[in-house]
Amino acid sequence: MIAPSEFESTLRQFITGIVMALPGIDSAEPPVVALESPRSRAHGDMACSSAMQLASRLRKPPVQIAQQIAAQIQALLPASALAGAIASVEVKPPGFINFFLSQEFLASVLQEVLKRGSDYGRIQYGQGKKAMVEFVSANPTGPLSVAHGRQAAVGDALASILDFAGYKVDREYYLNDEGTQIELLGSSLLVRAQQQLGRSAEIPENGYKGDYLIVAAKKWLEQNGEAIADDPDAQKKAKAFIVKELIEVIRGELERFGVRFNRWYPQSSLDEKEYLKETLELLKKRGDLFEQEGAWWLRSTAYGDDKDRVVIRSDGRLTYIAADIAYHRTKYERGYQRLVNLLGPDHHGYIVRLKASVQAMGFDASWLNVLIVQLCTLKRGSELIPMSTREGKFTTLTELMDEVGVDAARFFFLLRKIDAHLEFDLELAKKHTLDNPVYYIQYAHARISRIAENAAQEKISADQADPALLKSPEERLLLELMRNFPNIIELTARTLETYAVVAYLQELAAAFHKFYDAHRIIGSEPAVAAARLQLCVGVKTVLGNGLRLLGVSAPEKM
RNA sequence: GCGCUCGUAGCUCAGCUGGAUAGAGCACUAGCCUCCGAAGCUAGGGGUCGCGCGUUCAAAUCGCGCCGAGCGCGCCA
Repeated sequence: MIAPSEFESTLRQFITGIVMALPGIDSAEPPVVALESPRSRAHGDMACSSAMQLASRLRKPPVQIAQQIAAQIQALLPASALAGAIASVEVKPPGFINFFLSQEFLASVLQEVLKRGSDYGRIQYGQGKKAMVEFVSANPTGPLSVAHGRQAAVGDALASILDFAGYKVDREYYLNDEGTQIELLGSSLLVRAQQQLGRSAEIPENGYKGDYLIVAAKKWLEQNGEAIADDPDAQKKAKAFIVKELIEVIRGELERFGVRFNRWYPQSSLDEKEYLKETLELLKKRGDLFEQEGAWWLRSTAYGDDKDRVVIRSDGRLTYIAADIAYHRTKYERGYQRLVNLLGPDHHGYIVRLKASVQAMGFDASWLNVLIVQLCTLKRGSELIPMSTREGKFTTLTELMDEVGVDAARFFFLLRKIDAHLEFDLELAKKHTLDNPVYYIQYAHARISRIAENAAQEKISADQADPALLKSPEERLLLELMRNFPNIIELTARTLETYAVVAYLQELAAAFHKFYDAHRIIGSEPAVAAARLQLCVGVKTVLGNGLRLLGVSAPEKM
């Protein structure tokens, strides 16, 4: 019997061979054989639409072509590697060829799930290549917002999924610890400190007005003495203090959210060893950095940007792009072959620029995937909660975690396509009731745990079970869904769209609840009870694996 | 003005590289626990897939043009 993981590619090759041998097919233009999972199970477990695609080339009705192909499949199947895996083949108008998997093959899927356990679904797609997901990377100018939370949830899940798909993954946080915003932050703290000492001082325009700076100012004065406010280097010292302070705040928030980075990469370290300067020299040498009107520009228009971008200002100071270019050079030089960046929606113009700079340095820009994570709107019932970062009035990730918990927060952030606006309903996320989608999946997992407990008391063992007994539509559907899990991982690794995993888990949970309602484990005849228990254990394994990848807990009871 | 994202059921959204009667949850209606967790299951109503043209055997899906929503367009980051 063919291994479940080999099945689809083998079937595709098998059909391709048959199609190529059809009279009238030009081997110089090999047709691509399309396999799909039919929407309705009545159409089989797999379907092929090649006959319709070939209809105009062969000038024959699609059904006739499908029958021709199906006849060849029937003839060659017994001697092929797929023998035994496919139970039957049918042709249906307008020209589909539908395949029904055999009971034995589906049973072998369950064996595979149980054998591999927490590794079921792990695939070799990434071939061990180094991959990096850079995400959050928020300026350390305050607590993380809800928007950062969404990036954290998505980035962490993507990293886990890429790891599962066979990449060697690092999670990295690019730490913006210098530049205009950080200077502003430092002076804002200094002002707060002055105010603490009863002096009149005003937060600079565009400065940071959040209350957390008042708290930090008190701490700064307490730790260093009041004299530090009059130190000639007060501004510098204030800046260093607050950056360090806020990084720890952010690190703690992410830790609580269940996100750990392998590396925090400080922008300031790019200055060391003249790396930044050297990078700019490299660009000059390659001809994509040119001087005009006293400033140095990146010739990004050569790579599809609508205008060139200033890298070195006419006064000699560097723009943020300079540091970003150097930083991305390190990513390539550190040997990463798949780079994923998550950015907020205000950065989308930046994607072209970044890709241009990477190409200008001679790297392969296709290795770089920049994803825009859209904002999310919070609402409480029907009431929208407005958000504004600069004014210091915004809902923080911490407040969100306090209110709805980590599991619900992470799950809700993954619930939508990442480039679509997300409406986060706090009331819904808090509800421990049936309309909350988090609990639907977790409930299935917990329910199986209880069943397994009860079954053990009844002395039902899954060890010697015969999965061939799992013949009902509900049982078959569960087996077929389990078979598909590795495909979902591959799809997600390719498209970087986490929604597929969420949707898959919802589907698997739904299929389980239906099965549970239709069939009993305890109380059935012993052989059937054992087989069904084994099926339950398999479903629990896959649910657990999926939830783990999303960073959501899989509770034994709830 | 240019660019990006989006427009599918009353609401929130799926629909993967075009495919067989357009799906799910919520809300609404009616059922299912002397029985492994009812945080569950079953059934029902509800849609000109923003509009138009084009490509195709086949378009919610691809292309073009409108209409509408959101965001971005600094020698800021």
